[in-house]
Amino acid sequence: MQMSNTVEYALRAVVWLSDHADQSHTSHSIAEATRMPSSYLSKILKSLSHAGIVTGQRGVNGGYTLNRDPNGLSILEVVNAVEPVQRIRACPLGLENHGKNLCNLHRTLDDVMIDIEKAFANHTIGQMLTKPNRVKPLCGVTVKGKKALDAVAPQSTGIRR
Amino acid sequence: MQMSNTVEYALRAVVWLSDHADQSHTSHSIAEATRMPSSYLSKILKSLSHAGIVTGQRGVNGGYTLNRDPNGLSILEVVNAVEPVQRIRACPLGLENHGKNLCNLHRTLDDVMIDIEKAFANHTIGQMLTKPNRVKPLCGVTVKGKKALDAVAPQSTGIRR
DNA sequence: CGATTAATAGATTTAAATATCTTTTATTGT
DNA sequence: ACAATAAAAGATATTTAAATCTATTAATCG
Repeated sequence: MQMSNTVEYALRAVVWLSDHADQSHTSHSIAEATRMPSSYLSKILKSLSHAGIVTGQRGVNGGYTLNRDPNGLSILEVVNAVEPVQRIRACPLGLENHGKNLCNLHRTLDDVMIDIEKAFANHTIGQMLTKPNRVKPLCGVTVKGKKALDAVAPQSTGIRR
Repeated sequence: MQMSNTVEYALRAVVWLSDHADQSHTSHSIAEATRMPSSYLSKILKSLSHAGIVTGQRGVNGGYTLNRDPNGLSILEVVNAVEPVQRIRACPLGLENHGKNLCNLHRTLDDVMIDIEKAFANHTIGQMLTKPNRVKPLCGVTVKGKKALDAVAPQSTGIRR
């Protein structure tokens, strides 16, 4: 059980956009800054755009900008935009013999899913942004030497295994 | 974000074994009873066996039996046996510039993983077993007409949103 | 307008998870 | 001892998710 790549990428992008909200950023520049596959990111940004979390502007000087107040934007919303939390609403075995009531097992598993939803809902993007006395999100990452942040260890994006 | 197939299967198998603990069951019979691919189940049972949750006995009259008290066996233990909950312990970007401290984003995501662990840990297999006034787990499922189950107490705790 | 930029859409490829199959080893009953 | 049973181990195949690529549309600037 692990956080999917897609969710990780989506959150990195949203956090980056939130922390650099002064201007719009192309999917390519976001990908470079946050060290993730550019073309996959553009797919993710599409989903985020559909969900109204970011807005994409085409053409020269275009790019993506955050379309929400980070303080009112929960992680859950980002997760649901790219990979919705699946509640268990009907018996996976397809047994119909007790109508809409789930059996103990699946009722319990759905309760776990509710807890997972809550866990995601409990945090906002705003809480993760750069603040004094906190470790900066995605810190060390720079776009084309714009900001010379702390000497980055070159690295393998290697999330997953 | 959804419960993986593997986890679902593992839990079905453990619940079934707990609810039919009077004898051992072959992986094939468990698969038939709980409606899942038999050969994949045998792989899952191997993992559960390694984790000490079930014990496998070879040969005639062999099969699998539960090796634990269902009331002391959490869902988390079953999940961890087949697909461990992955905590985030180092920066996925591989940035080393702030040592072992995760940035706000990954610190938060790890907090979510901790909550997910807790959600799984909060339930035991025992709680899901057949009991009066509760919907029987995997009910309706029969092995070769051995038991004509169902006629289950319809409940409807009316909860859930 | 025409050239350039960059998002949007969706087809294709690659990699990982899921599922199946084959072989080997342990156990039991006759 | 031998035949039958069933787990254990692991190789192979299939399916799904992850990642990449190609084309199209919208916007901006000279």
